[in-house]
This record gives sequence, C-alpha cells and structure tokens, in this order.
Amino acid sequence: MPELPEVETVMRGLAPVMEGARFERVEVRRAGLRFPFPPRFGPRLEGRRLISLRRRAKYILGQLDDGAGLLMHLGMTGRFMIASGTDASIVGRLHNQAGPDAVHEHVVFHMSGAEGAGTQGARIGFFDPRRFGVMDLAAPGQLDKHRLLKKIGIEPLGPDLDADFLQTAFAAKKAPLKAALLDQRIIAGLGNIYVCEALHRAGLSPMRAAGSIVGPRRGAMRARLVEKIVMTLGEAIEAGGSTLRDFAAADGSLGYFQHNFGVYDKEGRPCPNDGCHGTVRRIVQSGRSTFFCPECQK
DNA sequence: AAAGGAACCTGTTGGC
DNA sequence: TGCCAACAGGTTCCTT
Repeated sequence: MPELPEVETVMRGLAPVMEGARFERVEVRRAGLRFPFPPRFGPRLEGRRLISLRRRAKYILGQLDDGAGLLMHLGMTGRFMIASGTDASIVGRLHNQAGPDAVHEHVVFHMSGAEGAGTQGARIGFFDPRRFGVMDLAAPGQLDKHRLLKKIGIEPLGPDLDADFLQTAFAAKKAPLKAALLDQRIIAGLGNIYVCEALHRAGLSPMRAAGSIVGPRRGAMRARLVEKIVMTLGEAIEAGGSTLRDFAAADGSLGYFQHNFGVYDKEGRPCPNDGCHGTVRRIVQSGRSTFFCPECQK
C-alpha cells in the first residue's frame, strides 16, 4: 500500500499511542507475514515499553526500553487500526463490517495507558490481506544492522540527496530512470506513484537511461529532479499520503494527495501541465505500470 | 555486475 | 449477471 509519505503518515499516527506506552498484551495470530515472525515474538514484546518510533525509508522502527528494536513494514496492503480503549464505538466498528476484514488482522498490540491515570491504552490492530508486510525484532543495539536495512540507500528527504549524489549514483547506469529511482539500494522510500509524479514534474522521460542525466552539462537537470522528488514527497506527507483503495492513517483518517496526481493512474487523460497538449500514457517497465506524458517528458 | 522477470498473496475491477 | 484475466502502493530471489 504505502510509499514513504504513507509510511510517514502511519508512523505519526502510531507515535502518540505507542511512544512511552508498554506492550501489555500482544496477539500474534499467524506464524508470520512475508517472513516468519521471530521466535516468541509476542512474549518478547510483552512488558516492554516502547521508547520511540521513527521511519527509515518505508520501514517503521521502534526502540524498546531494553535496547531491542522493532521493525515493521507495511508491504502492499499493510494497515494499522487504532482503537482507543475508551472509545467503544471504534472498538465496536472493528468487529463489524467497517474497516478491514478481521480475518486479515494478524497482530494486535494492546498498549498501556498514561502512567498512573488508570486510563486504558490503545488497541492497535495490524491488517495485511496480501501479507507482504514484515514484523521483526532486533537484538539490543542491532536494529540499524538489520539485514533488511543494511542494503538500502539514502533517505530522499535527508541531507544526502542532491544533484551530486545523482551524478555519482547514476554514472554509466543504463537502466531506465524510472527503474533507477525505484531501486531502494540507491534512494530508499520512493515507490511507483511518487516516481511517476516526480518525473512528470521534472519533465524527464521515465524511459531515458539513468546515466543520461549524468555529466557536467546536466547539472540543472539533476537539480530539478531532486527538487521535484523532495517537493512531491513533502506535499504528499502534508496531505496525509494518498488514498487509493483503502489506505488510511492509523487513526482512520484519509490521505488526499491522490487528488494532486498529475499522471498516476490517468492513462488517456490530458496532461495537466499548462500549455502541454499531450495525453498521459501507460507503459510497463520491469513489470510495473509507468504513467507519463510523452509530450513534455523528454 | 546489472537488468528483467517470477514469485510471494489476496482482493478488486474491467472486459467479454 | 457471471467468469476470468489483469492488475494493485513492495521487495527478494533467480535467471540471463
């Protein structure tokens, strides 16, 4: 389901009910998702306090009070639903038709409430119909060395992404620009939607070789691409992500960046750019849909 | 080494 | 209306 902006939105929704709270009870309803859950997954969490949450690429990472790390990935269809214990209507909804189907609720975190106040904590359900998501634990101090984080590239919203980085990373690369931007080993966090959108905004064809924006005379081109990537992701985060089929933030609110799509899922529609009379096309690159305007993306 | 495709799963949608 | 193929926001693994 999610690319970086959606993961960021989900993480921000989880933080208020998870940070500082303790895992009082953890329900683990199947052996795993894309990978098996670690041994004694639930018991190892129970009783632990979650110190902090953060996002790295499309991963949500939690720091536990014993130094261990919790790693979560939403895959294509992962979703968290928070029901605060005091809100019976939300809890009730979970057991009715609204919200994701209960058969796909694979893990439930029952968190403690505020200290001393005797208030009930949140019930956080993780749903994932396709089960491409991941949940794993890292030994104390080992989270940053997790095998799934080892090989991923830079944060697109961090200080490392600039024209010079692309110069180095794309040098002599023959893969299409679309594929190179999707490659999590180079830049981690971009997905199919936001790559299409950023390339459209940058006026660059998804089919051109990544290496074709390298060189002394292409500096402005690289800078423009960087700017559009950062702007697109930033705007999407501000909008709470994109709601396609059923994406919702953990609190159930809907992102609305999909209304700002220029090309994604808009095959046959006119290019939204001023003065461009092109028509959005859909092609398939490395097995995935690419949407672009052949007129203004060169 | 790098690029492309299959595989992992289930649900939804669009065409006939 | 019904059935089936195609497709879906991700990532890894396996061939070329």
